[in-house]
Amino acid sequence: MRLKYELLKKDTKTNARVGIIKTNDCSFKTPMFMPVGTQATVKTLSPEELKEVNSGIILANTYHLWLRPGEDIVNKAGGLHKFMNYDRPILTDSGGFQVFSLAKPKDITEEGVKFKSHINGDNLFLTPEKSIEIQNKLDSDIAMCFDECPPASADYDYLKNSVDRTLRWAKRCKDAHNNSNQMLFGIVQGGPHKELRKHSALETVKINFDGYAIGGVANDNESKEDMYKAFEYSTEFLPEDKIRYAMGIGDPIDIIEGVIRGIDIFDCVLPTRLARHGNALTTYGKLNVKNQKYKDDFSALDAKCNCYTCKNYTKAYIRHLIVANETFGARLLSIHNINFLTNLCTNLQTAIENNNVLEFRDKFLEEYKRGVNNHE
RNA sequence: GGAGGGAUAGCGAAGUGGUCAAACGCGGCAGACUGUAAAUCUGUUCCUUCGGGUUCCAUGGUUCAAAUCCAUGUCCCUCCA
Repeated sequence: MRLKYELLKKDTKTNARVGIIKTNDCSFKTPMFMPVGTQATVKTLSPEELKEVNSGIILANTYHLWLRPGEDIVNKAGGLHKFMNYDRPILTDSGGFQVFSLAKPKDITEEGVKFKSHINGDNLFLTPEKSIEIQNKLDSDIAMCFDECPPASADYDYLKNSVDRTLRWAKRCKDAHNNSNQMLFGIVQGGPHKELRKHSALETVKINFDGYAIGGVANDNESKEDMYKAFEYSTEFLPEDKIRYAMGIGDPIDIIEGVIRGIDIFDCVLPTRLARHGNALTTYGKLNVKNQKYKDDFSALDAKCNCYTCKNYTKAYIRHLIVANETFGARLLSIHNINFLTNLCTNLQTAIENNNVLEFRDKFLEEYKRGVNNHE
C-alpha cells in the first residue's frame, strides 16, 4: 500500500512535531514507536495483540528474511502482510545493521558487503541492488536504503569515507527501486560530527527520498550527548514535509529527547528484549520483575498503566512465569512494554499539540528517574 | 552370608598429600540489554565486625602439612549366594 505523510503541527518552543501517516483505510499519528519484528513476527506477540497495544508500523528485516524463509517464499505467499497476517504498515530494514553486527571492516567493499550467515556459516554477499530487490519482493510499505552503520568508536576519517560510500549506495538503491507502492527512505550517517551529518543529510536529500532516517546512533555505548547531537545535526538539514526516523532508538528518555529534536518515528528491540529478560518499563523506571521482593507482590507492574497485562495480572504471577521460563511471561511483559512506548508517543502527540512538550518531558523524567525502589 | 564400589558446598559432580574455601554444571541472588547471531550475556553464591573463622559422613590416628593416607563406626549402591 502507498503511504502518505502529512505534517500537522509544529511545537512553538522546540523542533517537536505531530504528523500523520495514512494508508488507504487507516491512519497513524506521529511521534510513533514501531515494534521490531525481525523475522516477520514481533517476538511472542500475535498481530491481534499488536493492534491491542496500539501498534502502527512494525519493522521486519531484509537480511533475516532473505536467509530464512527466503524472499521468494514470502513473495509467493502474497507479500509480508499476507504471509504474517498483519494488515497495518510494515517497514523493512535493509540489512545495513547486519553490516555493523556481522561483517568485519575488511568485508565492506564498494560493491557490497560479505557476510558469514549466522545460521550456517555460508558466505553471503549483499549489495544495495540486492537489498532493494529483496525488499521489493517482500512487498513492505517502506524500504530502507542499504547503508553502512559504523561503530561509535570509528574515527573521523573512517566515518567520512563511510558516509560517502553510504551516499553512493543510496544513489544505487534509488536507481534500483521501482515499486511505486513502496516508500524508500534514505539514511543519514556521520557519527557525532556536525559537518559529516550535515554533508550526509544534504547529499541524501538531493537524491530525494520519501523519508529520512538517522542511523548509527546508540551503537556500542555511544554517549547520550553524542546521540542527541546526532539527532540535532541531522534533522536540522532535513525537509519538514518528510518523515524523520531514528533507527534503533527505544529508551523512553531517548524517544522524548529525539522528539524534541524533530524526530517522528522510532524502532527498537528494547521493549521485547527487556520483556524476555524479565524487565518492565514503568512510570517509575525499569522494573526487574524477577527480583525476589516481587514474589508475593500481587499488584500490577505499573499502577498507572491500563494495558491488558496490568489490568489482569500481578507482579507475583509474571515473576513466577519468567522464573519458570514460561513464554506467557515474556508475552505479558512484551504487551506491557510496547504499550508503554506507544502510550508515551500518544502522550507526546498531545503535549506537542498543547505546546507543552518540555513540561511533559520534565514531569516524565522526574518520575521515571526516581526509580521503582524510591517510589515505593 | 560372600565380593566390590561409594559418602565433597542448596543439588549434581571434579579433585586422591602442600599451589584447596575446593574446578565445572544446575539451582539461588543481582546486574546489563537501544535499525534482534540476544528466552542472551556478566557478576556473585560456607560464615565474617573483612582481621579472620569453620569445612569435604563421624571419631581416632599417621604427617611439618590430610578432602586426599591408615583404623573403626554409620549410611547408601552393585554383583554373587
